[in-house]
Amino acid sequence: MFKKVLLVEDMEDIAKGVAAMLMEMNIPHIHQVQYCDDAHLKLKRSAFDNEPYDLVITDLSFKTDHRTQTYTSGEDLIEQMKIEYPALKIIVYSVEDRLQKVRRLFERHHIDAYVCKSRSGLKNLSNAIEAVLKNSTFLSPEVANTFHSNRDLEIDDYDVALLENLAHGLSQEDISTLYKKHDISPASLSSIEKRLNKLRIQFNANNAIHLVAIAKDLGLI
Amino acid sequence: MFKKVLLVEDMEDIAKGVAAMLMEMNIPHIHQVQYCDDAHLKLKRSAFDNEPYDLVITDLSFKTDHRTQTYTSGEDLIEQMKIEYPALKIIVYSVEDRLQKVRRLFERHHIDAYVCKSRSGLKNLSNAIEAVLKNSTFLSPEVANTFHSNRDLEIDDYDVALLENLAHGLSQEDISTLYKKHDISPASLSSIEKRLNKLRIQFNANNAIHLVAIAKDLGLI
DNA sequence: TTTTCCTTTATGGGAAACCGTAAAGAATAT
DNA sequence: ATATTCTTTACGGTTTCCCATAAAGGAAAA
Repeated sequence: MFKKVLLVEDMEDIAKGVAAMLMEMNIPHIHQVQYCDDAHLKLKRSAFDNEPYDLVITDLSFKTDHRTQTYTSGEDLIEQMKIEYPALKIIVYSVEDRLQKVRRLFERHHIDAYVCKSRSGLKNLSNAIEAVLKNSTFLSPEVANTFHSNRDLEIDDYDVALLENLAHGLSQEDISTLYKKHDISPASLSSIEKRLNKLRIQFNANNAIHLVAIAKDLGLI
Repeated sequence: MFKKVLLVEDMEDIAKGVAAMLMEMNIPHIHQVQYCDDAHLKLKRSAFDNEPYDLVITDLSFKTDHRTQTYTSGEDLIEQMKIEYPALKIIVYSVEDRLQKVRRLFERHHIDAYVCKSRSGLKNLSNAIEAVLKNSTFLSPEVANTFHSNRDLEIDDYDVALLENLAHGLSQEDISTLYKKHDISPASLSSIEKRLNKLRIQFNANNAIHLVAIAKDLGLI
């Protein structure tokens, strides 16, 4: 289990709850701060003392008050932490459920887990800690569906129509012309190419022929 | 009428029915075997005794059992028979209704008749025997349509393999390289293009994608 | 408002497909 | 053997596809 954990959370009550859970998980050293800058300082100090943290659990948004902060958001802090301590595990615990944001945290900042504050938030957080301990990643079910599986991997009606048009013998330029006439967007040849490229990657297809063949095998068209 | 007929059929009940019909047609010598190898032996022996068979009626597929066979399929047997006894008449009596296969039997092995096992199979078989007796050929109505009609419009194994390779994502140049390596002819890019062009015309396809989609719809690949 | 991010469109270059024509080979007929 | 026909191969030109990059537009965030 983790030995030293830093909790970055400005809401007292939430912090208390999380801390209690961490204690139940037999984590010996649990520290808590309410400001990003404090977190940064604590990390710096502990690294200097050669007693580094091995896990940070942080919120994303912090209410601003009289104290001016260098790091005003959890994301800023995360970015800095990943630069200074690449090995440090980071779990984000936030109410934010915009998939775009969550995805960016994983892809750009390489966080280890994302847990939504919700009814079962603490339980998810516990699972997240277990996962991260095993060098795995964790994603709250509230946002899991649209991130790991679908979203970018989602095949929508536009995609299917595109594949069908291809299967019916239209060239990509034909399709572009057709879409412009029928005000279907996106209609440009470039966009159509881009979309087909995405589909090829998703289906591991070498070319458009292969792609259509796969789509037919899958019953997609 | 034929004097000496060999029936190669491993299903007892079917063999019985056919034999009964042959007797009704006043064929004096009717012999029956259940294995291709036995058929081969009987032919050899009767030729040696100068009492050759003048007609063989054979199935295509035989269930395998403990006895290992030199000729495992009707097609193997037919090929050998035609080499050793070119004058011997051969009627195939099988459930196989894949046009591809039937066509090959006529074109490659020059069988004299093909009868599908079906409701009216025995009746067709009777007609087939009459036809073959007059040095004509006979083809079961179930498969007659695609054969007699357009020889040039035929799709052969090469075509199907070509379409399959396309559907699996190979470029025409990939296929050319592959065929050269495996000594499959024709292998040149130009020939492959030409063949695909023929297929596009036959299937009214605008391009290769369309062609593969149609082939999939038809169950050709 | 300005900034930032994301989607759509535009552009250019190289690969592959498409198309016609012609030469070389192979098989058959004369 | 020569001629004829069919198949296979070769080659050049045009279109379409594939891929990277960048500009333009729109929506959301700061």
